[in-house]
Amino acid sequence: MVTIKEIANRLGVSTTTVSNVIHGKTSEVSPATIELVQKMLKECGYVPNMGARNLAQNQSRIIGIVMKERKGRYTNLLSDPFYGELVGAVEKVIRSKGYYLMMNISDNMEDIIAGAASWNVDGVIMVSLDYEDVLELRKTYKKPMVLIDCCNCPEDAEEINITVDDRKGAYDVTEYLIRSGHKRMAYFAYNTQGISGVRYEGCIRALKDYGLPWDRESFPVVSVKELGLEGAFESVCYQREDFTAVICNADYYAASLINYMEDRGVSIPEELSVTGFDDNEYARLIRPHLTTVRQSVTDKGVRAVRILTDLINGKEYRERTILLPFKMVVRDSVKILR
Amino acid sequence: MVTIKEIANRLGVSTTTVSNVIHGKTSEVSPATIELVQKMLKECGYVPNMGARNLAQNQSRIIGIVMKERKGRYTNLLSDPFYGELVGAVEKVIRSKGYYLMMNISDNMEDIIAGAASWNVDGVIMVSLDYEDVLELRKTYKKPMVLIDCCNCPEDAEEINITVDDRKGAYDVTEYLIRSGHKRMAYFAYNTQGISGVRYEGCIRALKDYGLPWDRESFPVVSVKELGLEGAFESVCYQREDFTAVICNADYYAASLINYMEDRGVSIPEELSVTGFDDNEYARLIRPHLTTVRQSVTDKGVRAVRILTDLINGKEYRERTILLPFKMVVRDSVKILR
DNA sequence: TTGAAAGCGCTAACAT
DNA sequence: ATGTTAGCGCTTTCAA
Repeated sequence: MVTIKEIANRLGVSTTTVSNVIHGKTSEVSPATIELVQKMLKECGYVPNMGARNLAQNQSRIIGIVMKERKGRYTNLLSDPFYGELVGAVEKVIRSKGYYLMMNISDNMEDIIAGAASWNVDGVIMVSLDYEDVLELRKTYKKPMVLIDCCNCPEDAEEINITVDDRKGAYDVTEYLIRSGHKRMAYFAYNTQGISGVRYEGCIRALKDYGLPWDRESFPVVSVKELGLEGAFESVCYQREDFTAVICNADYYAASLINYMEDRGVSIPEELSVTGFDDNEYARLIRPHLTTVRQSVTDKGVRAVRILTDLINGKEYRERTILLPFKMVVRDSVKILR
Repeated sequence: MVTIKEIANRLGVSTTTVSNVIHGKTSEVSPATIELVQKMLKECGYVPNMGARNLAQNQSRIIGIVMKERKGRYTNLLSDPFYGELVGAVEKVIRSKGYYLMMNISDNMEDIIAGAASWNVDGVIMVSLDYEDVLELRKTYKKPMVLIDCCNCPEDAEEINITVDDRKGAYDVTEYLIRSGHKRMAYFAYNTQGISGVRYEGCIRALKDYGLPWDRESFPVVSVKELGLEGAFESVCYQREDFTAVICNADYYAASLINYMEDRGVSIPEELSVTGFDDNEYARLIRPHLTTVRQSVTDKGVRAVRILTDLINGKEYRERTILLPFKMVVRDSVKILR
């Protein structure tokens, strides 16, 4: 690995000159030398040593993306199409802006904090974290942060939060179900915290608005965290007489549930209606095709990076919450009862 | 961010001493000072500055994973469950070994090479790249590299290649189909290069062994690269009379194809048999459930990281190719013709 | 057992 | 327009 010093020596110029050429400070150096230096740079295949550059400039060109591992759904967060798509989208934009991605998937905040500090990361994207975790990082980390789907982010938070109006999305699905004649439903989710909780509230609100009962008895929650995935499916199967529709918190759950029921001879949507959330590949592949709420995961990622790099470059943003649009997609997994 | 120097100053000791304590060189410093320093370290929340450490030690604790974007299948590589699962698994092991992951998804080798050099990455994992690309990186990058699914990696290559016996896997599926009474099949893949090509060969060999015709006419290739995904599906639909089974190069293709056909009233497997590759979530969700070839993507990732870190620590490996097991999984997407 | 000091590659303030 | 130099935070050799 050739260094600036070497280049300078070979040419009999100073390191400053070489550095200036590298950084395109054309006003500082004569056209002739620029030419010369550039040629030598290319010839020697010079690449900057990021460690050294960062040390000198006190910035790293690294953007961190942190995700908190949740047990029980997947063994591996990135197998979840949501996170896979998100990270892929983020990586692409980060690269195109000349930054590098450092990924941190962990359930250990200390790890995450140490990582951000150690690498002197220029900015951080936090995905689906509780605001308490954000605050914990904030104690030591002072550079720009953008949140994605932070469900309990206060209005006056310092960080910008990018999300969709999940409450409204859930409201709309529930409303659609009610208008289709369903009166008794169940809510299927990992738990009722975070985003799942927000959506749960949306469902409840719709039930209330339409004068339907909404207590835990009448609108039961099937929790994957409590029962495990298999257990949750069983539970739905078992209580099946109690409701006519299941609102699932993710397409993956919905598709798996449909699969499970069909395998046991329960036909969907004739005997049970099912809805999802996200509108990813699963929604289109499952049969019957899934009625669900579409959100653009890629958009979330792209927006997050754009805003973050803007912030890094000193731009100011007024709005604290960016609400991306969602759209109900009606397919074939809901039976029209009237 | 507190530095070693500061810690040293506060305690009235030298930076050497602090550094020694940090690195656990207990033989170099008295128990009393160790105690003292450790307390102060904790109190100040010291974290090392990686940039500086790397500069001083000429190593980075970063492991790079490089993947080459292929157009046409997904807009975003990580939406592919294969890559998602792989990266997730790799990240987890890397972290557990005290390294950091830097991801590079690009179709531009120059980018990739510059990245590895700039960050002075300690080791690189290359996923599904042609060996020519590996060699190109090798020209400038001299540290350990491990390959995953490098399909044209020579026996005597310097790098270790981790893969499954794809030729055999494809052979087995084809054989299964033949034994189930199928005589005319088609091959559905992105193209016939790389892994897809190897599998194609496996199919051909089985056809030959069983005395069936194997030319392009008798065993047509449906190429997603040429026709696009939709076009490829259409093409299968259109030529449907010419074969009784389609061997797909990925579960995603198989599941999507089944979906497409069923949507058009072609019932699977009665009117057309379909097989996949990978055995991921899609295989279990699609109806009929997919007969496919299982491989453990997570294993691939885990092995790659283990070997790479061993290599980084100077361990030697004899074998150049690690062949992971695969397993045919028979489900319901193939019709038994006799 | 402890410390002083050089140096890793680069940048930037300050001469010239 | 070009060069000198200090310093970023850390490791490591060598001396005390």
